[in-house]
Parts: sequence; structure tokens; C-alpha cells
Amino acid sequence: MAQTNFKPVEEQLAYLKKGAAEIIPEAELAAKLENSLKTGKPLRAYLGVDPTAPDLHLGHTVVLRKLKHFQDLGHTAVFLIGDFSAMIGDPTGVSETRPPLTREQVDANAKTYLEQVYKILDREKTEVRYNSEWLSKMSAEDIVRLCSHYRLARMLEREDFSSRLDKGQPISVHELLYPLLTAMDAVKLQSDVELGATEQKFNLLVHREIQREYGLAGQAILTMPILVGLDGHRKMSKSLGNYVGITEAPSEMFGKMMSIPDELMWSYCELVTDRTPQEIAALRKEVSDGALHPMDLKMKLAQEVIADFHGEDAARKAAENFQRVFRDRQAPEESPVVKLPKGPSKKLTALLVDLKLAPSKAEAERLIKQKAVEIDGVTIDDPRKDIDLSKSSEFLLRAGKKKFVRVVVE
RNA sequence: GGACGGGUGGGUGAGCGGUUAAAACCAGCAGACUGUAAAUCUGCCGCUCCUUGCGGGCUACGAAGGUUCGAAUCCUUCCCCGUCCA
Repeated sequence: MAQTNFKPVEEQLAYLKKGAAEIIPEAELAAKLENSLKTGKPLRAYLGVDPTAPDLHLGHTVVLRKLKHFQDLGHTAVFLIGDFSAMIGDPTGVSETRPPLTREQVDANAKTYLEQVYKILDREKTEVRYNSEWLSKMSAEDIVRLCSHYRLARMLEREDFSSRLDKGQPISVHELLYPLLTAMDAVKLQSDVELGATEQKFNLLVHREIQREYGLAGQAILTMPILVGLDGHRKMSKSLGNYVGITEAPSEMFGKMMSIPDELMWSYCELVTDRTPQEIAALRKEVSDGALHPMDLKMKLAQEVIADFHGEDAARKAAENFQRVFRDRQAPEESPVVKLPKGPSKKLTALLVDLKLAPSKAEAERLIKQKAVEIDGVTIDDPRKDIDLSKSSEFLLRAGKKKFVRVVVE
């Protein structure tokens, strides 16, 4: 899949800079591009990810998308799975030592990662590597030698460590090893560029230095900003619950995308779509001129993102469904159908719990009192209401804005 | 090994013998409004039972015991976490 027709350096650089937080040093990347253009040899760009959780979310795709941009330009994208480093645990951004993962967890996660990664990257053109390939073979001697190339003071400059040190929190020695061992990835891959989120800057810089210690040119570094989550101010993360998972159902994703604050749309346009800076600027103008409604843009954005992971059709359906349910306040096209056997009548509260529309009877009662429950469009506000299940019937039960179930009694 | 500090509801964090199912804030849920599951406002926010009531019962403040009419609050032991000294 060798590609010899690279675009002009200027153009490549502009595309790569889009959305990027920092390129260190930019001139060096330009020189590398220049050289590759001259020799017809693609650059090796890599992204290392530790498979610490089984599912990826939109935040992870930011940097992945940048790797794809390299791929788009004809360079070699290397996706490195940190199956070994995951077992050490990256100390970045953590205020405490995190428990190392077991081999089994890591393997399972790595597998699901790859499938998800190919939603963005071109499967055919991606070079996938695992760092256990070399790290697990290092001898104590190798490790000592590696460590001799870096100074403690440099290591402690890093904020994650210095602040923990200041606060009197513990730092385990193996945490210091993380950036050094992952530097071997850069050495073995002979990378020209390494990508990462801004929080990875320290690690990436160590990698670059170590590469030089091992007689290599030293990679350029490209960092991407952290994607802000749905709440509009904290980073997107699963544990904060402000994320959009890339394997989530289209309608779920659509709703979540619509729930981001208006202002956040711009950063999303930049980081989770392939739109060019010019296009984004134009959209901004349209919105501020009143020519484009923010909601319409948000819907467009949602649709685009979903199309990446579920295809155009699913994205369109999700958009239609959203409009129908939330704008027009109608029941969704298709709501889940639950069949119930005929039987004695049942309390509405119990029914809501049975149908998983409420987690407990107390919660169900609350919903009813708050006028959030409807049967065939009629609000029920009597928490003691009995539902007749003695004969065949069918009705649409709604609890809150988003939960609908079509109940069929037979 | 020694000296301290701490473990409270999904999170942060008050309470330090009694109207405390536990302040406040965040998150979450619902309603109103709207341009959306944005923003804003209001209400709810352990479970359960019924006669739906400022109702009854149960469970809850690391664990187990104890003292009290009564404990998240006092005592004992244990477990866990953190700091400092060595």
C-alpha cells in the first residue's frame, strides 16, 4: 500500500495541525515531512494505548482521529497496544497508585479495543503492535541500562509526581518506570512522530529523549487536547459518566450528543469530526449571524458522529427518532414491546418496576406523583392505580421523557 | 517498630448522645419553559407496606461487640487508608 504521491508539506502540516494542542518541535515535524516527500518514504506515526478498560468513548477517538489523518496523508499509522505497560499502570493524572491489571483483563480489553479502533482507522493500512513483544523479553540488565539514561530530578519535575510528593502522597517505584519502559516502544518502532493526549506530554517527551540515547533521530510529538465531556467542564471519562461510548446504540448517542452545552459544539466539531478549520469557521459565522440555528448544527454534528460508528442510515434514523420524541413529543417509531401473560390486575408501581421503567417501587411512585407516567398518552397521577391484566389488550406505557414500552397482554 | 490523623448516602463533605433517613454542594430523576436530553426555574432523590398519612415497618454512617431509655455520635477489639519518626 505504498503511496508515493504525498501532498505538499504546507498542506500536510495544516491538516495535521488542525485541532492539535501542541507540536514539539513543529519545525522538526515539517523537516520530517519534507524529507519523506523527497524520499517518497512515509513517516511512521504511532499511538500507544493501554487497554485498561474494555470500551472506548469519543474522548479516545480524538487522538485516534489524528492518527487517521496521518494515514489519510499516506503515512504509516502504527497502533501500539500497551498490553505490557497496562500491567504497570500509567501514573499520568492519577493521584494515587492504580492497581495493576491482570494479563487476562488486558488481553480481553485489547481484543475489543481493536474492533472499535477500526471504526476510525483503515484496517488494511494499520500496523498493529503489542509492546509485550519486546518489553516482556527485557532482562534486568536491559532495564538497568535503560534506567541509566534518565535522571531522577528530571523524572520528579513532572507534575503528577511533584504534586504527589508535595502532598506527601506515596509514589511507587514502578511508576517511575512507566515512561522509561514505554520509551522502548518508540525505540523499537523507530517512530518519526508519536501522538497522544496533552496529559501524555511528559511521557512522550521522555520517549523522544530516550530514542536519542539509543542513537535514533528523536520523534516529533503531537498532542491533542482532552475532550470535554457532556457536562461541559470535566474531561470525558467513563467513571464521571459524562461520556459517549462508541459502541452505544445510535439513539442513545444522539441524545447524549444533543445534551452537550451549545458552546461545546465547536470543540467537538474540531476534535471528533474531519471538518477543516475553514469549514468550522464558516459554521461559526453562520450561527452567530443567525443563519444557522445552534440546535440544527448540534443535530448535524450528532448525526455525523453516529455515522462514523453506525453508518449513515442508522444516523439518519436516530435523528428522526430524536425529533419525533423530543421535539414533537411523540412516542418513538418503535418502542420496545413487552408481552405479559394474562393475570390478576397489578399495581401500576409494580408494573413499572417489572418493566424496568423504575428501579424501585418508591421511585415508581415518585414518577407517578410527578406526572411522568402516561398510558396511551393519558397522564396517570394516582400512585394506587391498578392495571387490569385480565384480558388481552395493548397499550403504550411511558415513564419520563425517554422511556417507552409497548405492553401487550395476551 | 513508634507517634499521629482518618474511614458517613453515587461523589465531595457536615454532624460528634436524642424531632437525623442524616446539613450543604455536585451528580441523578421529574415537571415547567425552550431551540434539544442546552440554559433557566421548581420539585424529588434508602427500601418497603398500606387505610397515600407531616402514616407504619425495615435497613443505613468501615466490622463486631458494649455502655445508655436512646448512638453516626461514648467505650473495647478488629479491619482498612494516609502522614510523620526510625
